[in-house]
Amino acid sequence: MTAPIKVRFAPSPTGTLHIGGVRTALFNWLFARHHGGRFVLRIEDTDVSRSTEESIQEILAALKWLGLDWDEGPHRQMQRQDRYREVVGTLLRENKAYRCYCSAEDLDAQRKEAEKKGLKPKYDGRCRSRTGEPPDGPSVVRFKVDAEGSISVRDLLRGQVHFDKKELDDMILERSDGTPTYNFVVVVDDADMGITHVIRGDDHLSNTPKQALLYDALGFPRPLFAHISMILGADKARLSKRHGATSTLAYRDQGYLPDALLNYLVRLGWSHGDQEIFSRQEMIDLFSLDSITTSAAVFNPDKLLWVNQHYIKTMPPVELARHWEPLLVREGILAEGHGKSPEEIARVIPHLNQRAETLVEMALKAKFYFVQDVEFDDKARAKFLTAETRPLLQGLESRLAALEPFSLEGIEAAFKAVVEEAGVKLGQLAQPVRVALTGQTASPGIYDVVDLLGKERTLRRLSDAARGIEAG
RNA sequence: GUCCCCAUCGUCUAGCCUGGCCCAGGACACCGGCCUUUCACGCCGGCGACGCGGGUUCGAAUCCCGCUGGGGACGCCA
Repeated sequence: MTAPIKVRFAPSPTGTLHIGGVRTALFNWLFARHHGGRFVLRIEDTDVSRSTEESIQEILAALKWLGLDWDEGPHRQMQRQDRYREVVGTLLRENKAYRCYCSAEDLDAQRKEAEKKGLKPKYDGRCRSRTGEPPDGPSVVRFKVDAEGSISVRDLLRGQVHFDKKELDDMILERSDGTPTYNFVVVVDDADMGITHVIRGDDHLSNTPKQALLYDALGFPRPLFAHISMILGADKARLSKRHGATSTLAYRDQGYLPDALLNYLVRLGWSHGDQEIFSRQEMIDLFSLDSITTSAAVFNPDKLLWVNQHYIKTMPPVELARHWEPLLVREGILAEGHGKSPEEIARVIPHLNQRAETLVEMALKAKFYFVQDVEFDDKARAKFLTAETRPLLQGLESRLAALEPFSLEGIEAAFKAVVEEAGVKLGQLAQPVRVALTGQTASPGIYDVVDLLGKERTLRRLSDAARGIEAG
C-alpha cells in the first residue's frame, strides 16, 4: 500500500487558461487518478490587481469542459490571508524575516546598477541589519537567506539540483499592501493542504530552492517535486498569444474534442512506447512520472488536428452530436431551439466523420442536410449545371419520382439506369447531381446524399436545379 | 550578464538508466502510388535525425568532460 498521494493544480486567474496550463493540470490529474490520490484545485489570486473573477470562471469552465475534475477546492488564497499573516508573524518573531523599507523605486535603481556592473540583479539586504527606530512609511517583509553554502533540491525527473545560496536573495513574503507573495503562499498552502507531490512547469525550478528554504525555516516537510518541461511555439519561444489561440475554450469553439486535446497534450512530454492514441482510462492506467521526458516540446497544431480527426472518426455518433450541436447553432446551420434530438443530428455523422478534422468543418459540410435551401458555390454551378447536364438531372428526377420504396438500393439502381440510357460515365451524372443537391462539388457519397435528403427534398432540389438552368 | 534545466528526423517521440539486438523504430506533416461517383477515409511506398569536439571501451545514440545551441529564472507576477 502506497502512501496517499495529493497533488494540486494552482493557476493564477490573470488571463485565460492556456494549453500549457492544461497539460500541467492533466499530468497532476493523471498522477492523482493513477494512484488513487486526491487532486486539489487552488486559485493563486494574490496578485489582486491582475486577478479577475472572469478568469476564475474561465478556468473552471475549461477544466469542466475537459473533464478534469477536482476533489477539493477551488481554494482561493485571498481567503486565507489570516493564515499567511500568522505565519509571517511567526517568521518575524523568530527573526527569520525582517521588515524592509526600501521603496520599489530604490529597488529598481539598485537592480539597474547591479546589472550595469554585470552582477546578478538581486536585493542587497540593506534593511536586514537596520537598527534603531523603524522609519515611517510602507514596508515589506523579507525572508532572510544566508549567502553561505548551497541548497539542493530533489527533482523526481532530474535528480538533485544544486544552487549556490549566494544566487538567492531575501525574497519578499508580504507586500507593502499586506498581501502575500507567490513564493511564500505556495509553501504555506502546499504544506497546509498536505500536498505530497508538486508537479509543475519547468519555469518554477529556479524558485524551488527559495521555497525549500522556507519549508525548512517553517519546519514543514518538503513535498516531492517534479518539474515538467515547457511547451514552446513553432519558433521555439515560450508559448504565448502570438502563437494563435492558446486559450483552452478557444479550442472548444474551433471544434476540437476534449478527449482529443487531452490525448494530444499527454503525448507532449510523456509517452508509452509507440502508442499515440489513449483513452482517458488508458492514460490513467499507464501514466507514470518515469516516462516523462525533460526536454521542451514544440506545440504542433497539425498533429492536434490529426488526433482530433481520429476522435471525430471513432466517437459514437450520438455522443459526438452532443459536442457538435452547439457549433451547428453557432454557425447558424441549426436554429436556436431547433428541437432536434441528438439521434436526429447524429444521422449525418457517419457520412461526414471521415471527412472533417474539426467539428466546425463538419458543421459546414453538413449544411446541405440541415439547411432548407441549397447554397450554391458559383463555380460549381457554372461548371456542372449546364444545358448538357439538364437532361441527365431530369432523367434522374423522373426515375426517382417513380421509386417506391425510396431505398438506397433503388437509388443506386436509378443512377445506373440513367447512366446506361445516356451512355455516360457515373461521374458525369454524379457531379451535376451533387451540385444540384448540395451546392458543392464535394460531399458524401451521392447515393447517401439522396438517401439523407429523402425523396421530397431530393426531387425538389433536382427540379429547382433544372429550372435554374432554363432560366439562366 | 549570472545561475539552473535541456539536446535523436521539420515536429512529437521510442531507444539512453542496465553500452553490442540501432548503418536508429513509430507518429504528424510532406512527396509518390493504389482504391474511387466528388471530397475524404483507408492501404502501400518514399524523403528525413543520434548538434560538434574530445575521452572511456574490443564496441557509444547510449557513460564522462568541454563547446555550441535552445529554454527558464534573476519582480512589492505567478
